[in-house]
Amino acid sequence: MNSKNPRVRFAPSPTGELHLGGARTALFNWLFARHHDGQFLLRIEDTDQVRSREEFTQQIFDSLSWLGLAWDEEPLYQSKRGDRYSEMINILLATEDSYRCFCSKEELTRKREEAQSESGGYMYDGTCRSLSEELISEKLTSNHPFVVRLKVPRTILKFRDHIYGEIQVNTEEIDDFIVARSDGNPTYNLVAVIDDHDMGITHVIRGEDHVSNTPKQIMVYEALGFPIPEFAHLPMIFGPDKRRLSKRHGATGVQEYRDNGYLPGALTNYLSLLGWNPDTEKEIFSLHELAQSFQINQVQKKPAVYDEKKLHWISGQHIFNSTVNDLFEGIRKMNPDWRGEEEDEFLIEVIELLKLRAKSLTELQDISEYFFEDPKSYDEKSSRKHWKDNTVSSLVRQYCETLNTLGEWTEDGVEQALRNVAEDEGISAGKLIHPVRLSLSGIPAGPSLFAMMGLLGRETCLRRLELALQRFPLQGT
RNA sequence: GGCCCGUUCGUCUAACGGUUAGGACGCAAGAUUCUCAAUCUUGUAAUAGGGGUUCGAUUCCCCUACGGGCUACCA
Repeated sequence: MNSKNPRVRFAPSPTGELHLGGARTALFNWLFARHHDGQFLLRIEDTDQVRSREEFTQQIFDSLSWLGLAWDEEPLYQSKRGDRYSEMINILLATEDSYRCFCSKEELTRKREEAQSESGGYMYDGTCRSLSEELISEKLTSNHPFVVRLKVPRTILKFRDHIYGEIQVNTEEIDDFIVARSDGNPTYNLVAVIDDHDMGITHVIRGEDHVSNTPKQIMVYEALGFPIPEFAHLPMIFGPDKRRLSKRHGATGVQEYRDNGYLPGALTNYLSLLGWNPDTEKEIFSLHELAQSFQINQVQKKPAVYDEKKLHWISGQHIFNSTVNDLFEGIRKMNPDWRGEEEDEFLIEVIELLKLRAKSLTELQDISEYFFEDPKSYDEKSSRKHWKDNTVSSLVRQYCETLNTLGEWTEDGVEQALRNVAEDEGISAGKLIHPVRLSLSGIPAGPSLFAMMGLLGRETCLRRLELALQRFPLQGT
């Protein structure tokens, strides 16, 4: 598609934190804007007085910023636009594209229930569609409450969706829906249109749950004489149970991912693959690369199931591709006090040794503990396997002695020393490597033993070996 | 109930109407290695069902089934 400088928007309601579905919608809008050199705008749909909370607005901003989805211009707040909406409602009334409906809520509810028990379906019957002038002014002077309904024209309405293709609806299936409530406030299908128009939105990219709203909104555009934007509806994101992703499915808030140590680039990478086909076998993309290759018509029609395992894998790839400095900064951003007593240089070397083994910033922190603290316990299985008896102890003791006499403490030096001991004793190096590793880290996993030792330094290594010697073998002599 | 949309390995996804239906995650096995991880190799596993159209359907059409969305004085 060769849209020139499109303007798109993300329009969340601040009734909760930014969740994965919203983040994906925001991301695709952002990618579309960036790809076509357009603008990505924000609109806060805060007209739901009951559920909207200001703190959520801030959280949404924070989440978007964290994801790297910067927006253009100042966000638009619907709560500040009441006058504009009233103006448009009056125009709609004046042009007779809409009308006042004096039917009471109770009356309508009754009719709906009746209809539903009989045929199952209900649409407003148009009772007030053509009331006489006299009746209307009579109701108005007596302050009879009313809503405003759009006069839905009878026609076959078609629109083109960039993802779903052509969609056709018979508007006879749509009743004269309400555009203004009895308190004068406009409803969603009206404000969305007014705002999108006023914001100069050229492409409305939103969730698939809005497909059925689209014909209604198109009728509003027409009634208002506004040009109709283009539409693209994104398929839903499901949980593993094939139901719309929600809190039930565990972590769904963007902030939870941040707090769990995922890199923003990993999340956007994963989210982009949820419903979009990059048209290459490549799977790991930076946000910038995504923007370059994003094509809205390569978006899938069917809903995608969220798969945490794949996200985790992608996260690991991003960690691996990150520079140690970025990872260090990332950890400090999460956790400003992280190992504050250590030299930055040392921390960075620790990260260097571990980044291949971690899938998130949190894991990176978790598996680095032994670089800073002597082991509090030793992996039991490994202890039994690699330090069965006193012969191991004597080997380790011998290694300690060699280390004591070692000149300069280097990775190569400690390795050579170990291999010499092993050779002298006629055993494989592994026989000694395992117990030494256990002594130093307490666990049977980790980077190259000698790299570890090089970084830990002579003093720490010898202290830990001594500690282990006092403790092992666990039983017998 | 009505309207709209969808359906390829467990999951994310490829395949001008002609492929041994491909890749990725996961899982399993092997290689490698001082362990773990990473990496590499191999394996596992899919066109929802039924009708058409066609020399030939994953691909086009219809029906059924299943799933989802909407059907508010929510957004």
